Amino acid sequence: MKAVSRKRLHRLANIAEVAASAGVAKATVSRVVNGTAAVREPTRRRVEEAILALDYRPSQIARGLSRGRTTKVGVIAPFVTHPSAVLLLQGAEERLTAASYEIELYNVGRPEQVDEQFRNALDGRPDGVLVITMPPPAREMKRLLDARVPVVLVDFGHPAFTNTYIDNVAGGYIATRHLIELGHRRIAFIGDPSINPYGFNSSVDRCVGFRRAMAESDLEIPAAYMKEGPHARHVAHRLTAELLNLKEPPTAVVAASDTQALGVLDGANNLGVEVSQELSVIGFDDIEVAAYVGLTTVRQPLVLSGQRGAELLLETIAAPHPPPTPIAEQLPLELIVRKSSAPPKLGRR
Amino acid sequence: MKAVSRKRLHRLANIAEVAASAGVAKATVSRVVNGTAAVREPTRRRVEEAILALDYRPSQIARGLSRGRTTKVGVIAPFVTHPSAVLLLQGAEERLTAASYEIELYNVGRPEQVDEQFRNALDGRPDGVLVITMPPPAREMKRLLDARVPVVLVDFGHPAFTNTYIDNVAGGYIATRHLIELGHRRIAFIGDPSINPYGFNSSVDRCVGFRRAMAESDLEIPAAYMKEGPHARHVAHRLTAELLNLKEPPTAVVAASDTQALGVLDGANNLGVEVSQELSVIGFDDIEVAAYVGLTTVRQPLVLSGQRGAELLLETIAAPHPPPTPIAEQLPLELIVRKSSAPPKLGRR
DNA sequence: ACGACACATGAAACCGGTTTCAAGGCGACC
DNA sequence: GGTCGCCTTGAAACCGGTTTCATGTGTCGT
Repeated sequence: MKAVSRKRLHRLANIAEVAASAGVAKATVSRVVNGTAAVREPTRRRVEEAILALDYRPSQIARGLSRGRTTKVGVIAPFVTHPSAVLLLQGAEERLTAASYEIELYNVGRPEQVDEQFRNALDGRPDGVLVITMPPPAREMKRLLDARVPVVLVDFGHPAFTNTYIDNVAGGYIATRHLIELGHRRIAFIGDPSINPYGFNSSVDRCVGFRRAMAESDLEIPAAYMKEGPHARHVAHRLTAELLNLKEPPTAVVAASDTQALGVLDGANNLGVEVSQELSVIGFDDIEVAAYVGLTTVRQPLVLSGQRGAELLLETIAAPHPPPTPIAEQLPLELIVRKSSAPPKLGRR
Repeated sequence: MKAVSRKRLHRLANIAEVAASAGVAKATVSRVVNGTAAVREPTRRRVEEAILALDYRPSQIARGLSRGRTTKVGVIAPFVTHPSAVLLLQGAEERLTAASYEIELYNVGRPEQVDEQFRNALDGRPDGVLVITMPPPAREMKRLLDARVPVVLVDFGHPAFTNTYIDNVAGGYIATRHLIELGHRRIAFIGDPSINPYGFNSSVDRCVGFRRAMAESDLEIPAAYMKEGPHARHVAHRLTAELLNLKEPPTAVVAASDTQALGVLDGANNLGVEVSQELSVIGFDDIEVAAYVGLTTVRQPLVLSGQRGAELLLETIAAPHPPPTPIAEQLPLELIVRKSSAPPKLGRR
């Protein structure tokens, strides 16, 4: 029983202890553990017994340093506990764990954390980085590219990185067309601020699709119908109140996300405006609650997006060194009609 | 420009390159980076310039090996994307990130992964381990204790580890009392299997509270009213159908979790049984959707539980070496009455 | 002017693995 | 029986940091 280092916090056996106990060199233990070279049967048995006796498992931290690869990926996500991020994470986790990769999680909960978390992620020397729903800020993008670290963006199109994405313009268009086809003419839009500290652009793109659909049908969009505010349910609630208090309120609202659509429902509810009778609402994402509250929405395959993102990352990591040119993989959208959308009550045009 | 090692996958500067560029020893760079010793002003400036020029950030992997501490914690969670786990994680993440700890995430999605993920977590040599809603299996428990690694269980009472927990027996009791006080007499219970591969026991304890409340009011519990099955909405849905098809169906159901309560709502809905008119339902947890669907429930402070768990873990890590005796911190429960519970329609007794 | 001492810095050991390289042992072949 | 070569194994270097220890330099007091 040798004395345990004062420095270590834990008391886990290391390779030297196993080697000593088995009466072999560290190298031999390593070979037995990794199967990297032939070891004679009696030797192997002694080593295996020592491993069992000491309950030895190699330190991934030492192994990572030595091998120059860590078998872990950094996952950077803004608001990782928001429903849509959770679904993306779920898909990614599944694939990464299946491939025996560890996940180091870097949540971005405040604007100031963006750069910090990108830096932290690289500090851990992951074999790859998965970025969720967000572009790397300019400075960090340069670091990632310079460092030649495999990077995949999930749910965010970008020319410089492999990514999975959806056509947000088309999504906004689909949502708006649905309402127009139901007969709506006075349609409002609630989205995120077009400039935001995270670089989100899905809301802006969905808005482009909205405008396109409206223009195609020669429908006017009063300035007061275009609302934006931070991505939060209560904000959308407030904006909805403003819309409904207009002299000529909209008969339908396109929300840039389900979260915001839920805020719209809250707002309508709060003012006693009956949804789908007096106000139609359509969201985006199809998060779990959407089904519960009967929210019409544009579904995007979030779990799939996370899965594919992870798969692409693993492929990039495995690829020969000069990395292949970025791949952008578009995923399909689907209109899910529920009870929050219906023809307008009054056909007034 | 020296050649980059063939082994490394990335091209990030290391301390030797910075030292060379600044014309100092590695030790001096380390001192500047960590502020561990005085460095004369001109020297410091040269080092800082080199750091900036090379965009140097120390490898946490090398630093971890050298220092014997990694500034990261392993978080082990079953079904991390389930709503209640997400809330626990949210609270923990907040505190850990605030304390500049990294999070290594080990999700347990299948029974076979339990032991594996516990082992994987230790392989990463975290400074501490946070276990969510789950007891360590016997063998891994021994490893954790032998290894003297700080461990905190979140939302799971245990004599051997510091933990946060709620009184599930009291919770089951509160839920059941609520229904009894509304006038219900025929009350059923839907919970998890009492033996399950994860070691979950909250459902069993809640069931004890249920039985206690029933016994106190001299209410019989027909065997057919006690249902159990894997923790999933569709399972609860099926079990509810069985309940409602009984000759004498219950007028109320206590579900061991909100997820299962949602399944009860589905089941009732599916059979055209009107909830709260013909069937009262109470859940447990108060996850986000509960509010949307008007589910009466026993709220437990999940985010707080995660926060406190992380705080306790950080304290344990910081504590002087022979670790303090385990602390068990009980968190409060609160009955949240919504529209899924009401007096029974017929006062038949 | 000289010794003591604090301070700044470099060299080297160390953390726990992997991998290269060299060497010993053994069987095979001539 | 000697040589060659393969197989197995050990010693040592290395990964990129931190930390200890020794050394050189400058400052201060007397």
